[in-house]
Amino acid sequence: MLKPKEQLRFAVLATDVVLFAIQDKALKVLLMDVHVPPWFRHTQGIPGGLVLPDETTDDSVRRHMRMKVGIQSKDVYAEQLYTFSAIKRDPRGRVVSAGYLGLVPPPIASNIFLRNVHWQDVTELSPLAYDHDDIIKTAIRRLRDKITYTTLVRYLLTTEFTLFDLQQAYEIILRCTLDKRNFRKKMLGLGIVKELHRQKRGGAHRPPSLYRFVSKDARVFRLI
Amino acid sequence: MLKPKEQLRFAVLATDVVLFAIQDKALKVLLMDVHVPPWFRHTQGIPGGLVLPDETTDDSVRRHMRMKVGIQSKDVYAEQLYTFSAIKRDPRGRVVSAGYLGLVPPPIASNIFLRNVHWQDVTELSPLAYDHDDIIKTAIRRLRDKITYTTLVRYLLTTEFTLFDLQQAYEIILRCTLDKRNFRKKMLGLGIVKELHRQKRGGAHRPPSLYRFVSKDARVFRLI
DNA sequence: TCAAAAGTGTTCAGTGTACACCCATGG
DNA sequence: CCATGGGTGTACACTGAACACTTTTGA
Repeated sequence: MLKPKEQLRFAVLATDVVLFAIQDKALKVLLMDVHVPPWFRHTQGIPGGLVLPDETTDDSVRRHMRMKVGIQSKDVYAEQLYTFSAIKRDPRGRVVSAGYLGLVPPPIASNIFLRNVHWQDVTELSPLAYDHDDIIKTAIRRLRDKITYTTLVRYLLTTEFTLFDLQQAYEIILRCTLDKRNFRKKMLGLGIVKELHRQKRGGAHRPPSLYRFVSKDARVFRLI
Repeated sequence: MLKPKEQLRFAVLATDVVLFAIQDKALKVLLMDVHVPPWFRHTQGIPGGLVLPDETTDDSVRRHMRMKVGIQSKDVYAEQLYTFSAIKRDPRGRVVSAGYLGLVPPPIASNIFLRNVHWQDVTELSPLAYDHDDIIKTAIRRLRDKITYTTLVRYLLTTEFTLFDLQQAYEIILRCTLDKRNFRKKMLGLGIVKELHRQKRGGAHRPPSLYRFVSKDARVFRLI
């Protein structure tokens, strides 16, 4: 074990999570109020906090999700994003942060009713505390990339969804429009979703079929 | 600034680098001797070390490359891989490590003549110190993935190379064989390499044309 | 019965894949 | 002059992209 004197020479480790959800046909990030005078007054940032000595970064993320946002780890998908180590990223001292990308399905997302927390449209972000703008930018880039070769969108949808829900999720995240017929052909052809032979009733007009993802995560595209 | 007493509660931060090079038609990793009794005796591991208070993880990697392996940062490509935080990964105490993926071109790789360092074929790895087996496994996976949609191989080649050198690099890393004609068509068609209209003389038999990468890095494939 | 969203097929262009022979040089 | 690695082209299958109308339901 390193001597205490030596430990003083190093950075403190934290985790920060960019939590995404789809709400009102927009991609949103979860922001929390940040008020740390004299450095930050009435601004906002993403949830996060220190890593304890007996925690992995994954553990730390789960704990902060539970304690600060009130969501259980079984209700969030989280994966490591990038480790941010700019020397002045935290004005209070040297803090290196393992950034995480988190995805929350709509029913969980809309069940968060804390006063100091809200879902913010990613197209309407104002400058945030620390380097959280950078972290979010990195997370958006990663999310956009990764939904194109994995079935990561699944974590932004309810377990049962319509193909149009799925298509809209892609359209919202990629900021593009997709052809309905080609999109269905692709999803069905890849065999990543299966029809449940049940309809979503209750809306006006013709009721759409419900689908489910066949397996958990997994890549789907061939390379070289 | 956090009080010293608080700092004691946290992990120490380090960096570790998986350095790859192609040598003798094989993908190799740079290993260093590790002798840290009573935990590790005459075993091996990848280079790395602590992150100083005034360093980013990138800085730390550059410093350890210079000091422990004797290579300048201009001669290595390095990118962050993953942050490893298993609690017992270092038996001496709590050390969280930002793992990096490093790529070294052949002339630099074969200029490393330190006694405690050697290039090890990735197919012939014996168990290593710490969690370095995990880190290497993660790095190999990342390298394999990433060369298929970026021009990352460039950092494993000399600036001027033959198309067959390039093809072999892919074959070695992906552990597959590729069709010569299709491979050339693809590389030329994507416009990522340009012919120099000069030959590599000196070998027996017909001298091959030399090529260069057109630009620095950049993705090349379309998604969804 | 009508408004609104759900659902469905075909054609065409471009890319990936399989495959075998001639070429240029050094020894 | 010959052994060796360098270099080239074509045919076919498959995938991605463009595109418009019919169906089903609730109101």
